[in-house]
Amino acid sequence: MARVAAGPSSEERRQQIIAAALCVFARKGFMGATNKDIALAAGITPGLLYHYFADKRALFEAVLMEHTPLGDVSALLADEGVQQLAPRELLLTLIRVMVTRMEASENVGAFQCIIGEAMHVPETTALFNAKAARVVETLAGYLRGQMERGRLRPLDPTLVAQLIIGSVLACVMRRKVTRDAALSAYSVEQIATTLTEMVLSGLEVPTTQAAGTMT
Amino acid sequence: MARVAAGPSSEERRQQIIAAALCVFARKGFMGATNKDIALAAGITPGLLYHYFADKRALFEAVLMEHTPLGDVSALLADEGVQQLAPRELLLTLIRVMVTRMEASENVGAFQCIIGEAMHVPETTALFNAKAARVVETLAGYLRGQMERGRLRPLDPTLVAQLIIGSVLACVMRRKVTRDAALSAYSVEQIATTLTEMVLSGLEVPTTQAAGTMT
Amino acid sequence: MARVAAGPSSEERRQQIIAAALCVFARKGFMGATNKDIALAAGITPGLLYHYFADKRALFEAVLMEHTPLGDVSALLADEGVQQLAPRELLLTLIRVMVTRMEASENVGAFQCIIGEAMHVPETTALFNAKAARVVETLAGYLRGQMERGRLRPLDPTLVAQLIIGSVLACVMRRKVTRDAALSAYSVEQIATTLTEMVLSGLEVPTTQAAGTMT
Amino acid sequence: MARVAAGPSSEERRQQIIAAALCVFARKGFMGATNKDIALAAGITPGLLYHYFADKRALFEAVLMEHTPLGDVSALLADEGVQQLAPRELLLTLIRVMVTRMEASENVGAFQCIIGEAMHVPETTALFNAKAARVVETLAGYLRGQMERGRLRPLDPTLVAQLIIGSVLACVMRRKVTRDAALSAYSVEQIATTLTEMVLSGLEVPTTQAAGTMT
DNA sequence: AATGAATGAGTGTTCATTCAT
DNA sequence: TATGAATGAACACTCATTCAT
Repeated sequence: MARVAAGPSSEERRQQIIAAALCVFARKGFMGATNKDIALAAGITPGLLYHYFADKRALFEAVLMEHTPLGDVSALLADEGVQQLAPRELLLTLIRVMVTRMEASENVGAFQCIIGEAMHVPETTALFNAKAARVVETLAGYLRGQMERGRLRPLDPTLVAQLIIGSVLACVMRRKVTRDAALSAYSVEQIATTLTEMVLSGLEVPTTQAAGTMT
Repeated sequence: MARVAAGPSSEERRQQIIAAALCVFARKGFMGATNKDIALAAGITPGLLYHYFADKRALFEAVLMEHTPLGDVSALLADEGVQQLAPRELLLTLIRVMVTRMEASENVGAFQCIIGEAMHVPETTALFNAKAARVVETLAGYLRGQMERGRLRPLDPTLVAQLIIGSVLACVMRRKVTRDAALSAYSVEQIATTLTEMVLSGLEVPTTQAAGTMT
Repeated sequence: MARVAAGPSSEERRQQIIAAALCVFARKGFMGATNKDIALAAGITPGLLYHYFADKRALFEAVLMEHTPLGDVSALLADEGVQQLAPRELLLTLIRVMVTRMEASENVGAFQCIIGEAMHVPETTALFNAKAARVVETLAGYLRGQMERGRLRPLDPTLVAQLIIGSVLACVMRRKVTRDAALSAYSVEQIATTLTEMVLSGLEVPTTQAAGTMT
Repeated sequence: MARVAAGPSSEERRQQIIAAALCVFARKGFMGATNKDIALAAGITPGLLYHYFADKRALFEAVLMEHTPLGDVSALLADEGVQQLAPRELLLTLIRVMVTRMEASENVGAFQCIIGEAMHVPETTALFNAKAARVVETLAGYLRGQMERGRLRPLDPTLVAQLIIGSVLACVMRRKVTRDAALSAYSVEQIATTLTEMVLSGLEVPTTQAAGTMT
């Protein structure tokens, strides 16, 4: 009863469809992508989509479920060992990981999909918020701990976390989604060190040795 | 009380349509908004849209042209007097203005529209990039000046500007578009002071060897 | 009460509209021509058309009424003096006149209009038939006379007339409407003499001196 | 009686649509025929048309491709055996075949379609010209051969062929498209013999100096 | 599991026509 | 006389979805 000539298994086919759909949804958006487009990209016929997914939106949601680029980031942050890191190391690591993961091509696609839809589909809005909140709150938790221990200055940790994460998010968006040439030129390392440096040490020159450093 | 029984003038009607369209596009996205929706919202017949705009996309573009929330921000930054401000004042002002303006309801709508479309419509992508780049570059210009004069530490000004602006952008997005309750609770002032403080003074508690560890 | 600044009189305007409409109808056909097209060509606004014509079809009919390229041809044929001409002269004259008149640019337009519509609009079909029948019958009348007097061989005069007129008609159509390059090369004179010669003398070489004339 | 309860095959359905479309296009013209009309005539839903044809014009072109009433006529003329016929037989046969074929109801429809559109759609104009030119040139080729061998008088063979073919064309048009009662009364045979007689022997009563007066 | 013919509701858009000005 | 805003009915066309095979 085993399949004879190597047709894909049910689950493989599902994944194959999801992968194709991710690609098409990313390029055209949910409404712009037709079932025909997706079926074509997946190498099947439109009717078959309905054997694997209830309807087009169910497929879209399946796509989003399979690709949660920020999900593992909060897992990373929640890690016991990571929580022990000094702010500088933690931030550097966090930013490196976030940028690298989010800029992986499949995740860029998922990012496009979710942001595009989050602008006007309540469910996707909620999904996006939940994902973002999770990362922000995990980082906020760490920051709060460091502030309480006096290692960081006492600013609102949630707001600070949001500002940092938002900074990364917007940066990735302009680099990989809207593909701004100027920003794409920077390396991940440059972004990580610059953001970390700015956020931890600040831009201001310590007042004692103010003017005259350069120029 | 002038013009009571008379219909609106041609230009008024145009604006009326644009306002209605902004609202509908924001709620449903470009593709999700039907001409019927828009016409209904504008209190007119779908056919009449074509007296004022060549087609649906032309209407969409007209909407974006009339609402450029970031456009005047770069104008503000470019102002002679503003350029003379100290970093702290400038940043505070900039963030206050950006957040306030972008969070005005009409601009939120425009923001939704442009971001949603920028995810997969090349032209809108380019428009978004152009607008963002303009603000970023204006701020980068200021920062570069301050760095050259030694008043700010020498980090890449464009990248720094992008990170700051992106931070604000993401913050507004989560507050007003995806309407995250936690973030909506902050006042504009809180956002402005927290971001300014973090960016200029840094989060780290100054120790004897705080600044200058890495470069 | 005289018009002051040279605006066209009512009748002039009517003619101006008809001329413009002829041009547009010829290029695009009745259904393909929009009132806007016509108004633009006439230098007026679409609404004004309805001051001069009941509706689009009435305008179309007015156009056809003003341009009856074959009408005057039957008048010519009916002329007393012309009826006295010998067949050769009459045919030469007739063909010359028909081709010349029908190939005048305005008449080509009217021709296009009427043929195009006659294919599927009963009224125009009838109009075309009436016009054609009139010319055919006038020529048939002449031919019948000549046959009765023994100057032409006794073939069915109506059918012969139809075949001759149809020949000219098809020729003009391919020269001026469908613009076949090969046919456009001939001069009116060539057409007139060739058709006359063929029709009157026949293509066959008289049997007594059959083969060997050329080659 | 095979396939009673089963729907028609794909190709059958295509033909069924084409047949219905031919009928509707002929009656109303390309622009006047709506997809709804055609679908109704074909017993299907308008949307289904797009499974079989890219768009309305593609359907129209498919209709024209399936019905080329003059196409086989030039094939007939090109036939080796036919080329050997004497002018009288050839003309008689040609006219009989042309009239008979073109007057078959389906071909009349195609004729209406193509002529109607050829008046103002460049592509159809070209198609009509190409089809007409092919028949004319094939006949012209025959005539040229006969002229060179001295069996026919040396007139321009292309022009002569055009005049003869045009004659038939116009005749069929008035009989079957515009349905002129007077012309419809003639039999095909009458048309064939009258036209052949006129063209070959001429209308003039042979006198001693009849033929050869002009050249 | 897979096809693709078939549907029907809906889309953006056009346009002849009307009418207040 | 002339405008052009306004309408409404129609149009070609699309597409998610269904279902017999």
